[in-house]
Amino acid sequence: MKVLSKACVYGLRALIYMALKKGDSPYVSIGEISEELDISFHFLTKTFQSLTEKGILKSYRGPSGGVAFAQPPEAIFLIDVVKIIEGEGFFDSCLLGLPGCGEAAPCPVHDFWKEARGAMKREFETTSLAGLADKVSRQRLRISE
Amino acid sequence: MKVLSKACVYGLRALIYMALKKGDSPYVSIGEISEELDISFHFLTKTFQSLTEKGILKSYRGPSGGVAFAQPPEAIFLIDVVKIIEGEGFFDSCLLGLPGCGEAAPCPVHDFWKEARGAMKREFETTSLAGLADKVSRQRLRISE
DNA sequence: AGGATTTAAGACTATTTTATCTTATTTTAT
DNA sequence: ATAAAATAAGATAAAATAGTCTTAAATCCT
Repeated sequence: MKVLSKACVYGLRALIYMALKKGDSPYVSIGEISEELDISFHFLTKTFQSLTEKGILKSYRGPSGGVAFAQPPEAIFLIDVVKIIEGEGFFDSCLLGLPGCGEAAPCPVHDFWKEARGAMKREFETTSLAGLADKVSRQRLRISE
Repeated sequence: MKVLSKACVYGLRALIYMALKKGDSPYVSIGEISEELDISFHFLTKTFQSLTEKGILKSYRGPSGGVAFAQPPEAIFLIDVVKIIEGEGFFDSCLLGLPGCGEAAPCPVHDFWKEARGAMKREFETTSLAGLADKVSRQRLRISE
């Protein structure tokens, strides 16, 4: 069951890495992240560009440049990132792929799926990057293979 | 959010169609199903082949042949179909795509995702084709676009 | 000023998924 | 027997996703 695209998974891992890294400079180079997490540099760059456009990150070129959070990671929730990378309609899908599935013209599993994806949405709305980073450092979790 | 592949979605829609159709002969031709539900004939044929191999369906060639349930639709649950079409490990995925994610080496969202996919699995385990077909006919739901 | 470093942007390639097409094989009815 | 109806199987094509490469632009440092 593949729910999130590679771009999204890589983006989230990278953001957690950034949130985890409390250095003197807020800027972290994409090169460092891609090396540490073993993610294609150019692929990650492309993903980060959209996050920069949408105001999640800010970027700075040149030596010792990189990307940094444009908002504190406490205020960035998974849903913000997912919506940017996967698209706005991410939580409106029909499990059976019927276009326009909804209360008016539901599919046979609409009721269940509405609840299931709703739970997922709520979780994404309440989980911040800072919260995840905190969990990772406390419990020594991994964010790469 | 695309959870199920086209092959799986088409397969499920087609099976519901079959469960819905209480004709004199248990055999329904794939040609009819593909036409009624607007699904590529050959694509559906390929999907049905694996369901036949795994004992969900039985097939009969020749004029007035087709496919029929090898077990009563009351005894066929969504999970049976999904596991055949999507693969055995469908409910073991990691949301962040980390290989070997589990209790021993969990990812940061493992706890949540374990619960979410568990709920989905339970729903699939308890929903039969007959149950869905019944719901469709009672509530006049649609199974095609 | 000039070279090194880093993101930005877009073209290009590869892989996977989805869909179609073609040909064979099996079965039934006449 | 023969024709018709259906599945079986594999080659091929199209589309979506994932990943790579190249060039440009910005910034810093000496």
